[in-house]
Amino acid sequence: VGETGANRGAAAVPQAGSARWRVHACSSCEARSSSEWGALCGDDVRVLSEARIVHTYRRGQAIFYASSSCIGLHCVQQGTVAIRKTGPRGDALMLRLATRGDTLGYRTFFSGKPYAADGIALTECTVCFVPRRAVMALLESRPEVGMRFLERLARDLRESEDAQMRSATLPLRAQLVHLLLRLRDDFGEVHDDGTIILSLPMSRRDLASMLGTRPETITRLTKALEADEVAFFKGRRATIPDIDRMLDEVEPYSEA
Amino acid sequence: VGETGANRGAAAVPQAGSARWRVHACSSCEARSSSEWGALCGDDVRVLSEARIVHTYRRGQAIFYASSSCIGLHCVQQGTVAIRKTGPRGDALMLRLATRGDTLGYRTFFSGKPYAADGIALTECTVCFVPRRAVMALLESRPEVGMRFLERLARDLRESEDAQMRSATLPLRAQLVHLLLRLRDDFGEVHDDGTIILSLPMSRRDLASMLGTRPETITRLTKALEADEVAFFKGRRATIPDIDRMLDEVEPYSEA
DNA sequence: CGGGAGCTTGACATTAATCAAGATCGGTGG
DNA sequence: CCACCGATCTTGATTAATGTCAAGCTCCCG
Repeated sequence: VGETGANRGAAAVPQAGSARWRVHACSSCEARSSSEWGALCGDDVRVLSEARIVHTYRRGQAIFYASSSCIGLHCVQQGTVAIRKTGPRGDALMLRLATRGDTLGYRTFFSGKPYAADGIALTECTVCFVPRRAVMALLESRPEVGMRFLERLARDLRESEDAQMRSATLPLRAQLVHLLLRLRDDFGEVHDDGTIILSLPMSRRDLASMLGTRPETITRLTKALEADEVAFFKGRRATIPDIDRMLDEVEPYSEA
Repeated sequence: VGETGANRGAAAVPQAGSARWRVHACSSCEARSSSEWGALCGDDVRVLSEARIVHTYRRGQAIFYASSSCIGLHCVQQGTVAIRKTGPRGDALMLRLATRGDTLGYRTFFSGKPYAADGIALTECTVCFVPRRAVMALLESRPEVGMRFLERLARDLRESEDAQMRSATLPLRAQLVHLLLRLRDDFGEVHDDGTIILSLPMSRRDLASMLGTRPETITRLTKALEADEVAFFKGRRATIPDIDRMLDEVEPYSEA
């Protein structure tokens, strides 16, 4: 897990020379079109492409640290990044995951304050860094980009409030099922017979912290789900034989 | 508490004629300068002033309903508004309060989706409504307004994540103290001898729902705080004899 | 093959939810 | 002004859920 602890407190600013593999231009980046940068066209894409700095991170490396200053945006081109917030007493909460196509750090960027969370690569990652100056220039030349970010932030906020509601009203078991269902989009694989395999990118500890609980509780919940044949767990792999069983778990709490 | 239940499901669109009192123009509105509209000047303020519709709400009236569509922004000029989200099974969470100078509904506005929460007047309120068209026009002529909203959303998101962290790690007692300390800004009054009087704008039920707990628990916590002479409660009035006592309550959970 | 982090398991303690009365408050109408 | 009413709040007994602690296990990694 390596250099996670190194150069603590300073922003991890990727240098141009540190890109380890040649990657394609932004114009041909599939991750871009589905992101906030999808609003760009023609020349603007070239501007973006020339300004960005591609960087590769190994498992466990930090893309940015809490309390360091934010000097641009990151775009995840490949891999999975964990956004973790460390509490006063060392307890870390996993706030969310970022995967291919996600822009990273925009909350901090627009707030003008230092990062409030760490961004750690959970897998090998390819991430493009777009310096502040370039972001501002693009925002000015393409107001739609700003609108996209407004939409994005508004959506995030709604999701955050939904999560708040869930944690206030749902039993942990239902919350876990809900989380697994959400992870399905990014980490699920459907087999021919309909069973779903989830390859979870994170540890039990992270799983627990995403629900604001302890690893022991997660273990107990997974055992309970296995006992009820809702899902089966082996290491970081979850097998869901019947999606309807999962949906039934949360159904009592959705609508009416 | 009147017409709360009336015309459910339709956006509460204030009519121009429904303003009950003549109010000053936006140019002289103190609430504006501290809001996102503070970036406007000269002509733009006039545009805003002519487009907005002033409306007065009585205690308990809805300013907007969840699932109705968002056709503009609201600015609170006077009074307090509760933003409540109702869960699937009737349980309502109070998400936040809006007071003088707060813009209301911007999350929904930028998300392009229907409201996800209700906005209910807790006191008599004066609220200006700015139609979508005017907002968009101002966003276009004054990019800074967009930036201000980006900042605002980014800040909200950070606060929401802080809240998530608190609810995951702090004991309820500390969470309650923290909430009271935050309410101090808008609803506190400092006496000569240093004691602070909080005039809470909401019921115990709302207080409970802000922490994701039950009214009974709030009662027990307030009793415990009284027993420890940290704060005293009578109805919707809280008396804090010594602010340091309050700070001591949360201190063990802040930093190191 | 060894070491260590992460995971599992069980016993136990603690917290907060639930349920059910009773008390109090605030507004209303006599 | 007072009596009444419903809603809200309080209180206590009980139960359920989750946290805590400690020990042993497993799996991954070197």
